[in-house]
Amino acid sequence: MQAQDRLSKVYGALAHPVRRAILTQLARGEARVGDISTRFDMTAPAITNHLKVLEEAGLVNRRIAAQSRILSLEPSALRDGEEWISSMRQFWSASFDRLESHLASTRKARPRKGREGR
Amino acid sequence: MQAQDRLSKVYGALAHPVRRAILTQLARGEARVGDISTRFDMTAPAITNHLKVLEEAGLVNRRIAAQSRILSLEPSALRDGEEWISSMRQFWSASFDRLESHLASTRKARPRKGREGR
DNA sequence: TTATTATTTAAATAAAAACTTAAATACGAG
DNA sequence: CTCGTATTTAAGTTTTTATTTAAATAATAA
Repeated sequence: MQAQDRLSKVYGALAHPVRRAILTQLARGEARVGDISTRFDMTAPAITNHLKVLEEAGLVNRRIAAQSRILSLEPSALRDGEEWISSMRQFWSASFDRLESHLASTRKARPRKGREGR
Repeated sequence: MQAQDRLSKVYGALAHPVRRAILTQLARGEARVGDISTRFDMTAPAITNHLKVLEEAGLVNRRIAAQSRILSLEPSALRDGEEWISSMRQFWSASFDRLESHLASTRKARPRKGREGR
C-alpha cells in the first residue's frame, strides 16, 4: 500500500476493525495500552502495532505516565478524512443530479438548449 | 487486512491514492476502463484490480456497453463511511469538551456543580 | 538493589495487496 | 468468419500487513 500521504494513512488506519474499535473505546476516555489489549483478545505486541498505525496517521497521542502509556484521541485528525469523504459525496450527488436531469430531459424528448456547456 | 465487513472494505478502498483519484475522476462523469488506465500510467490489469476493489466496497458500478465497460459511482455507498467518521468525530469532540471543562474547573479550583450528569 | 508490572523491540512467519507480463475473452466492424 | 479494440484472467513476484513468541526496557514498589 505504501501509504505516503496523510489521507492514505488515515483511511488505512480506519480500514481495520480492531483499530476502529480502539478509537471508539478512546472516544469514551483515555486508556492505557493494557486496558486495550485485555479487551481485544490479542497479544500486547499486536496492539502496540495497531497503536503505532493509529499514531502515524495522527489519530491518537501517546503520553507517558508512570510505567503506563496513556493513549488519547487527537481531536483534529479525522477532519481531513471527513472533509475528503464529504466533499466527494457532494460532488458525487451533483453528478448524480446532472444524470437525473439529463435523463428527465431525454425522456421528455425536449432538447432544452443543447447540452449546456461542456 | 482481511476486510470482512463493509466499513473495512470502504476505508480500505479509500486508502489507496490511485483509487481515490479514480473516484474523483468518476465524480465528473462515467468513464471506460481505458479512459482511466491511460490516465494513471499503470497497466490495464492493475486498474482492473483497483476497480474490483472499489466495486467490492460498493463504491462503483460496472455497466457493459459495446466492447467497453462503463464505470460509474454508486451514490449511496460513501454514506456508511461518512456516518461512521462523523459520529466518531462528534463523540470525539464531546469527550474533548469534557476534558476541557474538567481542566477549566480544575484551574479555577471552583467545582461549578459537580460533573453535570455524566 | 531486586522483583514486578507495563509496554516495546526483535525476529520470524503467514497471508494479503499491488504489480507485471502473457494469454484468454468478448464484441462489433469489415 | 477474421480482425482489432477493450478488458479480464492467470501466474508469478515483490512488498506490506498482521500476528506471534521471546527477549529487552523502563519505572515503581519492596
